[in-house]
Amino acid sequence: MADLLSQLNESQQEAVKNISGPVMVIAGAGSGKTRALTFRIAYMLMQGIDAFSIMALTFTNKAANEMKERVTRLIGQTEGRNVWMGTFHAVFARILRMEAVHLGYPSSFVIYDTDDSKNVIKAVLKDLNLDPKAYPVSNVLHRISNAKSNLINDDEYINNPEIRDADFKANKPLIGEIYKGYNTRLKRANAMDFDDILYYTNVLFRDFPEILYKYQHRFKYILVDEYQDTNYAQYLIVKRIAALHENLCVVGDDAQSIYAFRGASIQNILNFKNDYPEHLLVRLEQNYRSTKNIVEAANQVIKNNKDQIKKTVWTDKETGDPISLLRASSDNEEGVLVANSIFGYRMSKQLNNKDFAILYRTNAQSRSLEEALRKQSIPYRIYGGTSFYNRREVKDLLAYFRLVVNPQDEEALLRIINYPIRGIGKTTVERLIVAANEQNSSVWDLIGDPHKIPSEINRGAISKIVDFVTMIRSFQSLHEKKNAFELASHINKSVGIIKALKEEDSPESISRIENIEELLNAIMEFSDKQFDETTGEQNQIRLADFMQDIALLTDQDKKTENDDVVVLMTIHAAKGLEFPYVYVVGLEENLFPSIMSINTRAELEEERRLFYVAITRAETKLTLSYAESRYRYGNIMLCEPSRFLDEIDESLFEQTKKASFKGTSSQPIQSFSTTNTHKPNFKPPHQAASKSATSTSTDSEFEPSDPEAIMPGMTILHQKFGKGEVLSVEGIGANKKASVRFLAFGQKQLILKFAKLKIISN
DNA sequence: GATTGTGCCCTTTTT
DNA sequence: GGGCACAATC
Repeated sequence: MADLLSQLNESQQEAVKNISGPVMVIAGAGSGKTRALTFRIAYMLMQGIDAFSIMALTFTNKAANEMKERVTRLIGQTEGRNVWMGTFHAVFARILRMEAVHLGYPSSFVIYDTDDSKNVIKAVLKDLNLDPKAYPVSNVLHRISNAKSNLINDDEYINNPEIRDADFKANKPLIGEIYKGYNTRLKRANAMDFDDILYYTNVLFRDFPEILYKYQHRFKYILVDEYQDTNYAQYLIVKRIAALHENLCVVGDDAQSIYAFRGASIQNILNFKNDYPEHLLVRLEQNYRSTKNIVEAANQVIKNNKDQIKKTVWTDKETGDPISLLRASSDNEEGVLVANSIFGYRMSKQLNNKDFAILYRTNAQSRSLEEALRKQSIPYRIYGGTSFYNRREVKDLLAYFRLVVNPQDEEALLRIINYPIRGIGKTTVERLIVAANEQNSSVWDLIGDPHKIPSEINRGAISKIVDFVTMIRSFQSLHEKKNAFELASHINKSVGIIKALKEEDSPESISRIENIEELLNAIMEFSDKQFDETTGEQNQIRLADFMQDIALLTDQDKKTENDDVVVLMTIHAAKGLEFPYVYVVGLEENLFPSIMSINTRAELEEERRLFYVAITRAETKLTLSYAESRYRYGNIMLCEPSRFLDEIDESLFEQTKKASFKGTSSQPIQSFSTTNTHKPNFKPPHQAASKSATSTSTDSEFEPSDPEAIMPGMTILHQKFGKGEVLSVEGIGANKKASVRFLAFGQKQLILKFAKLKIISN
């Protein structure tokens, strides 16, 4: 045990040893936060504390897995496995399944992912006869999600004058009604969305004190990682469970709060002081991860934020390599430069692929990077994006499984009632939905009883519906007899998805078939590895067991054969991770910081914290990059370097590279020093594109003029931006660029080779 | 009812 | 450029 503590510095020891009472650890980036948490768990177990009485909460699956791994490394599998460690959603979904009956849910309730939720909202809009354009689905979902995160239910939402006012002003007065309809449907489908997991946990603990007491009593020790990212619902859950023993340890860093968009509030860190006046505050400020240059760059960036708790992150590591900046002319070239750089370092320094990570702001950026890595034969893996469980074919087969486990699952039913095609067409399905709504029942209950099927549906369709119901029922009857894998492969064979895909015979269908096989493999593995925690005996694993938390799995959490790969992911996904060589790409205005976030200080500061997180992932070498042009919305757009680049002092950069973006290279970036001034006029292209500008320009016989003919002073027409005046032209050949002031879009820089301009007048 | 074609959004970020 | 909703056609 002394051995354990001797591996930690003084502050870390403080964080580890004080296991009784509330503790708040404010931990700078790279200061050994996860280390402190895992050692704390190990320390508790060595003190003889029962593993079953410890709950450790994280935000991402990746962080949870990492922690599990580290704890078992310290103290071995036997005990480590018994600690309740996982994401908020995973841990409380588990509890909700045990207590579901109190909330009027079956314990087999299904968890709807974002896609399912969006489909439900679409259905509700249809129900209420609302225009989907007036109520954009993602926007509505966001509002509902926010309400749930703040524990505002549908009735409260509707009756709250402030909310009603805001919705009214936003021209969306009926969001409350949509919210209500959405909840009704979820309930009828025995489904919860992500936010419901936290919402209903709060309801459970609020309305059933004896249940709350049970868990308070059981979980005597609670740890929360990334506390700055908790929203109100999460904050309250933690507060409630911890209320009895108050052995609560939260770890956070306000500088790394990057989930405000999802309702996270730094307020929770501040509240901690009020909620637990007697708490112990520990500061971890020494960075063990990164070189001096990297730490210095991060500090320079974050000091531009007004909103922050002052702290000094420092390191006594070496100065290290300067920061590199890559400038590319296009997003594709950016990919190539990054791939070449990785290739070079890997060769000259004898590094592994897994020493490198490429981080970006949006998932869409991965494409050009992938392409370049593939050309260089550098193995890589993308985290996030369209995850395995989100692929169409996987969701299709899963929908059958869902229906077997929970036939009320409307989303699942509608997804597969006519897939593979079995002659139950759109009209029929629509009639079923209408009839179900009229009878206030689910579609499944309706078609389960042939007498209830509306008479306007023709005979042929009815017999097909009956066949479908019979098939699903036959699967259900096998559920208790077969284990998960047997039943899954039986269903897969019977429904004929593979057959349908084979008939498609396209390149994609082959990979779709592979994905289905992979899903079945995953189920087989799951069936094998599960055994009873107390007796060690192998249990019969049901399909329902496998289905439980499938919606909470995001990444390919499964291990693959080759772990030595370059890792690509969003910065959000990279939080809590570290890599020797880090590339932060796409440092351009309107991309990073995102165009969505440059209008308010709060949002911009969140972007800056995100950049801070990105920088501080690097251990030895940080490389930043940007492109001068990039595909966005199917158009090539000129980009300017991100304002964040200016916030890092020149002296930290490799000299030549920095010079280039200051505009002293052979090919100066015209826009760099001037563009900031016209920003107030800038409108996001998609916002304005639907307005008058496009109607004049999306002429079907649009014929661009020869780029060589474009001269200053001309009036031109652009397919997307409409009319504009050419202010100046510079460069030659492929590099020829024009500065154009558009009537509806303000001033823009365009590469003439791509821009497709039509001369209207000289 | 199924298949093919066409226009219209679009892109933050995660559970 | 791409995915998705809706319309036109077999």
